[in-house]
Amino acid sequence: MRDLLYLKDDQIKDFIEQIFYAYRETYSDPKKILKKYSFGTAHHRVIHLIERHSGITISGLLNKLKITKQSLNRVLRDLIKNKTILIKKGEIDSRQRHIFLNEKGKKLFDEIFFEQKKRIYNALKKSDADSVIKFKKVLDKIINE
Amino acid sequence: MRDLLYLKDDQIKDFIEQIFYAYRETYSDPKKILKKYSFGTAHHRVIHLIERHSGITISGLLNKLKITKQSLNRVLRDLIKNKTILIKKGEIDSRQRHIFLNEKGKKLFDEIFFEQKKRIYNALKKSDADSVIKFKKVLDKIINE
DNA sequence: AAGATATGTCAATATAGCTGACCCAAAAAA
DNA sequence: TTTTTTGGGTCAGCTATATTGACATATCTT
Repeated sequence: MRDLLYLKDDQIKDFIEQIFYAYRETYSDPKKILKKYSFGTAHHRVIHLIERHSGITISGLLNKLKITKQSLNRVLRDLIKNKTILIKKGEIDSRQRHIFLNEKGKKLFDEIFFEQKKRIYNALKKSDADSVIKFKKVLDKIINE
Repeated sequence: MRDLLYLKDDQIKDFIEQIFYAYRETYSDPKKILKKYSFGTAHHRVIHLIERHSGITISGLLNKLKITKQSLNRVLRDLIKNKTILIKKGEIDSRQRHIFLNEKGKKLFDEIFFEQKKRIYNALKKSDADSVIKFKKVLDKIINE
């Protein structure tokens, strides 16, 4: 084991544990809000992605979520029924569907984000700019490994 | 909005998305191994925690996992049936149960960790020590917010 | 002795995912 | 133009993981 200290197995095991906690806490915060609308974390993730990538297609969502289209479809049906999202046929390729948040969806996103933001905001506020930049870079490397 | 650049909403939204990806990818890697044993991610998390905190009690696990004891019990029953873990009555407080990985459990953990380690190891290897330290500190702050 | 704590378990339900089998319409390729 | 591929929709049934609520037992604390 000539590894540097920060590459030791125990350190890696700690990271694996901490990534779980960070995910769980981050996505637990807005659950009360979601429940008001009878939505769960599956709906939350879809709403989040549509907000971040307005006009995203079905296959775009599937690529990001890595779930089956049957699973996604159930969630989208709920969101349509609730009038949270709007689906438009593609103009160039009319097989495609482009998905948008409508006014109600935007308000719901804001409510969710208000709750979810606190945790991240406070953590970043207590960190310096360099730490935040480096945090992001390591996170990127983990995702794109 | 007088916030610093790294405290902007868009940056925070990105982090929320990335924490999801990091978690999902990190815990997806060992799924084929787990499937060989008919285990899932729930079992994985329990095995991980027992390895990191050998002799942990039931309530210790419950506090870390934040699930109900009914959910945990199903998982523990599977692990006992598979002879992966060993449960000992507490010597001081005999109501308590202390949980350990036995030889089979340790081997399974090693197999899982071998798969799961790659992603984190490679990401850290491409980062400098300062980045890794700062990554950990920000992660800690997110968790303990 | 009374109350609190640690754990175990039954039953029913919810959430979010899966596989597999089809379908249609539109685009792209032959 | 015919054929094939692509993007999307849906039915049915199943699995994994969690929940709520009720109740039971043994042991520790007061």
